[in-house]
Amino acid sequence: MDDTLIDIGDVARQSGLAASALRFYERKGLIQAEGRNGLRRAYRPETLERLALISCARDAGFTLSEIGEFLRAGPSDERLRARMAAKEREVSQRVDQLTRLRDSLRHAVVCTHDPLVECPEFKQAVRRVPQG
Amino acid sequence: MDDTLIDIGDVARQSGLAASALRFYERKGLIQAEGRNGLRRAYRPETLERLALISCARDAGFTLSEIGEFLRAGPSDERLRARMAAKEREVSQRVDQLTRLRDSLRHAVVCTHDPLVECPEFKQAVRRVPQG
DNA sequence: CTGCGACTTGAAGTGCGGTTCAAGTCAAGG
DNA sequence: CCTTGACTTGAACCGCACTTCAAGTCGCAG
Repeated sequence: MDDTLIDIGDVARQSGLAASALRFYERKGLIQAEGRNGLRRAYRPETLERLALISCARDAGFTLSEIGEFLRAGPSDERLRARMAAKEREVSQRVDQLTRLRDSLRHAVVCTHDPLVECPEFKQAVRRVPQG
Repeated sequence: MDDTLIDIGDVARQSGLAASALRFYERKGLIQAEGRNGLRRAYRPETLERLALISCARDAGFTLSEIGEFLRAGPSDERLRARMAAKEREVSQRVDQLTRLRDSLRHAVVCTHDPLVECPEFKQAVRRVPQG
């Protein structure tokens, strides 16, 4: 019917996700197939973009159900806007912490302390984030 | 015997980790109790520092067994040094990606697109990281 | 029409990082 | 001495994010 649709196998290959993961995401309501080719799911090309977003968010520490909420949200959902603001602060903290960890790792590679973990410079990473 | 040792309950409270998590870490070889007070585990104060390091690394995406390896490593372990270098690159990429995601979230909070995920500015976050 | 191979389904299994449970043990206080 | 309460143990269970499995179905090539 619509030859611009992409077969699940191709979506899997292009997105780097397993077909089983795509079906799993469908059950969770994160994506949906536009049609079928026989039994085979066929997806709109935009789905690839959506999957990239999903992967990105999941890597960032969002759960799949959080991602689902975000995907379904319109601009008028104030509760969700607030949660995104909260998530932004969370991600900011994470960036700070990971930056310190990166610096510590960078040092660890050339450090001569024994054991490594006792190196005061390495310990910079561990400085507590003031958490509420 | 040594009244500078800290009871597991206090370590749990001070570290923010559950006592069950401490026992779990012990089974995994990440920490060990210095002694016992009856049956109760008693830890050296430095253990709190170690736990902070463990939490930090785990939050950063290290698995507990990776963390165990790092904790046991001396300065002469070249294989480990290489893995740390690799991890440093990994963490760097993550910092970049999270920074983009943070910016997107920051924008999302004030964005008027419907649905939010279609906003081109929001999509900045999704730019693919060149992965090997 | 017959294979073949890539898909389909629901259900069960996996690995991680713990938590929870039941039954038992200990130290201190009354 | 007896209770109380925080610990002890191993084993079972949990949620998440998938993967794997068995059995079945489809489209296409020969």
